Amino acid sequence: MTPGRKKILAIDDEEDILEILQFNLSAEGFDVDTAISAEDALEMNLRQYDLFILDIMMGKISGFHLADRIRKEFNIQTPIIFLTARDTENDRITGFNLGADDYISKPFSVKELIARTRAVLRRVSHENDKTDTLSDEFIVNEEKKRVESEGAPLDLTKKEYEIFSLLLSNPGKIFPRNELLARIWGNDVIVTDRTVDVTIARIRKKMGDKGHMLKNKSGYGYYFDE
Amino acid sequence: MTPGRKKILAIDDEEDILEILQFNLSAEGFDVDTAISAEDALEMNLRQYDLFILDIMMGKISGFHLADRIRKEFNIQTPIIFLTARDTENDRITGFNLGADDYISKPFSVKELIARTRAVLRRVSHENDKTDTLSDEFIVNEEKKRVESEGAPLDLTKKEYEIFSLLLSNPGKIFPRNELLARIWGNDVIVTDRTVDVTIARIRKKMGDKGHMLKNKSGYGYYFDE
DNA sequence: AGTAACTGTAACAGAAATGTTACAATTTAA
DNA sequence: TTAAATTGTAACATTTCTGTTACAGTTACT
Repeated sequence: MTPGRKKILAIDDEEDILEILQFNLSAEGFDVDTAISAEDALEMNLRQYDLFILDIMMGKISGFHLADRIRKEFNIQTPIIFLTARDTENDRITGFNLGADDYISKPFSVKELIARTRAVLRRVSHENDKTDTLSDEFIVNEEKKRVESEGAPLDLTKKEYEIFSLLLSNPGKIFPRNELLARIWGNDVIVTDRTVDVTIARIRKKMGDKGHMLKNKSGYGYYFDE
Repeated sequence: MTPGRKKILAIDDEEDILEILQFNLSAEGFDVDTAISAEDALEMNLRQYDLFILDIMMGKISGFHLADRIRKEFNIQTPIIFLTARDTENDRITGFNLGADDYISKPFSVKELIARTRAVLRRVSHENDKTDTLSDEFIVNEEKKRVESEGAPLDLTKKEYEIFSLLLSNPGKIFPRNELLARIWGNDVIVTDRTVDVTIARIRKKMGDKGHMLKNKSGYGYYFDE
């Protein structure tokens, strides 16, 4: 288990495919999580992964559509390998437009799977060193749940970290208080809106002279702005 | 790996296959136990074996799934040979070759069975002799299940050792309590989260003035930090 | 400008998480 | 079978985190 152990999320609605992926890639030293549907995947903390392996044909939300949301909505540029039974020209083109990094046709050989996985990760590993650099000013390390600014840790608490990394992942996007409450605190917890304000204030304080980068849009909510 | 006679656990829901395995491998000088289901196998002391032979297709819990649990939940890295039925074998599995593991297709020849068994055990036994130096401060000897610090043994108990070596192998990575419980204690054991805290405290104590290197991230879990 | 709504933050109170100890229960070794 | 070692848990101490309030400052709007 070297420091560079890669995390992979496999998403497929076929249980047996997930098992094969998980078992074989784990054996190769990858850290593999699975999701049985696009909906499930969207509930997970997607930012932690180094690679998605994604079946194109799934129930309600197709693999293409999910890839689109991951890239556009969450602004996550993690590489994606598509699993596909259809081997048509159209699919390949659509996939590459979405930034697919590779295709594997089912049924696939385990050897091929591992080879392509390694290839994709090797390709991107030079660009991204496991710490997500989401802004010029801040480095978010999901594994360590840490944020660094100019080499110094920000030392955020759990709630603070979760708000900060969410806002930072969506620069410019305004999050209303009730959305932050729902996503960070959870829907069943009953706390005042003001709690958000205070938490934001605490983050700003720890950000020092960069505190102004967490902005408020009066009447709407908070957002990160570089 | 224990010296001398090798212990093998064969797991299959077909009685006659178990008989064939037991008879032939015993004749070759191996010490063979059997389990008629994954559930039965999970009740056994899995750590004592040098090799598992495991049918992929079994009742409730598939071979893949069982293998996964053995590896992840029990944190046992003992090699596994899979049995697969010839007619379900396809491209997915062709070319499968991962470290110490192997495949044998049913129906198999006794000659092939013995050859692969010997091969796997030989391969693994060469990976001996590894005192892993994982940090500047600590030397972990996986074979002896010992940790040394400045020449002096830390004298960790089993649980303590397993937590310590896991954290040390993943410096900086935060392990939530429930993940530690799953990986060290196993998923079916019901113990409090606080058990982890106490075990950590005991390790820290034995680490003396280096105890602070086992850190806690409030709300998340524990990690090793140099 | 005036005023009502909105936001920022300090200060306090309370809750939650973590560290530590003591002791009981269980396992292991002799 | 004993005794020793290991493990689990309750209880308490301590630290850290969170929520609310109060009030000052800001913004939006007429």
